[in-house]
Amino acid sequence: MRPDLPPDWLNPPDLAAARAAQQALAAMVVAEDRHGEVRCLGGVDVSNTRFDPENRVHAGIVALGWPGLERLGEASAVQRAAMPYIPGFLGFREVPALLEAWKTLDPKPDLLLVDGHGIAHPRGLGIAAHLGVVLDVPSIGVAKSPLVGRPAAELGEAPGAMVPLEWRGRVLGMVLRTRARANPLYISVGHRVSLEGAVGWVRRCAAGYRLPEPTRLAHLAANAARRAAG
DNA sequence: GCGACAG
DNA sequence: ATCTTGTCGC
Repeated sequence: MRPDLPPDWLNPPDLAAARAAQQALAAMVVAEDRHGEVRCLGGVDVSNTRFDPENRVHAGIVALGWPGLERLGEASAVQRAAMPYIPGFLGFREVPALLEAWKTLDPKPDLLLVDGHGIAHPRGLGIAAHLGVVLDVPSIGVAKSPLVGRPAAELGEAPGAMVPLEWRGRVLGMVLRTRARANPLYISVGHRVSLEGAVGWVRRCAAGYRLPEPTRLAHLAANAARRAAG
């Protein structure tokens, strides 16, 4: 993880500062495949308890071997959310807890699949890009619904069908159907990976479910951690 | 001003 | 995100 992170990158005092932090972080995103050999893939997700007065965030990260996708490790952490859920500012709510989980995770993944958008975000810094840049670890955004942008064309019904996600004349990601009769996934660059590379990883992590294995297991891990904590 | 809006 | 079992459809 990067040393000496500016406080505003994780806990900005207000939305104006949060916005400025996102713009600074977005400028650091590397949308190219700059990563070494991948032997370990990570899945990242967060679980919340509704009506929780404490506003706790339960982070879950799983480490899977590649190409076997066998479970190598898992880590979780709990933290009080510094801010409520506000579309466009998800990172500030979930990244702190994820960093805590990351510290105890072993082995450390070479590439992370994160539940949420990468650069398919109004300021180019969805949670996957946010986490990737802060850790300086390659990451991919795997969202279940759109935040900004629209499919460039009608998406095919067959698994594997995909179409660019466009916003303001830009291709921010790819809409990918991973399973028949299931809503598509929105894939985008997180950090140190290209869009083509990102889509390739997601497709290769398919295990018959709508979500790729890393993210699917991370979701289960985050939920399990929340239940265990009460 | 109005509507949209990841998890 | 979360509350929740069975049930309908491919």
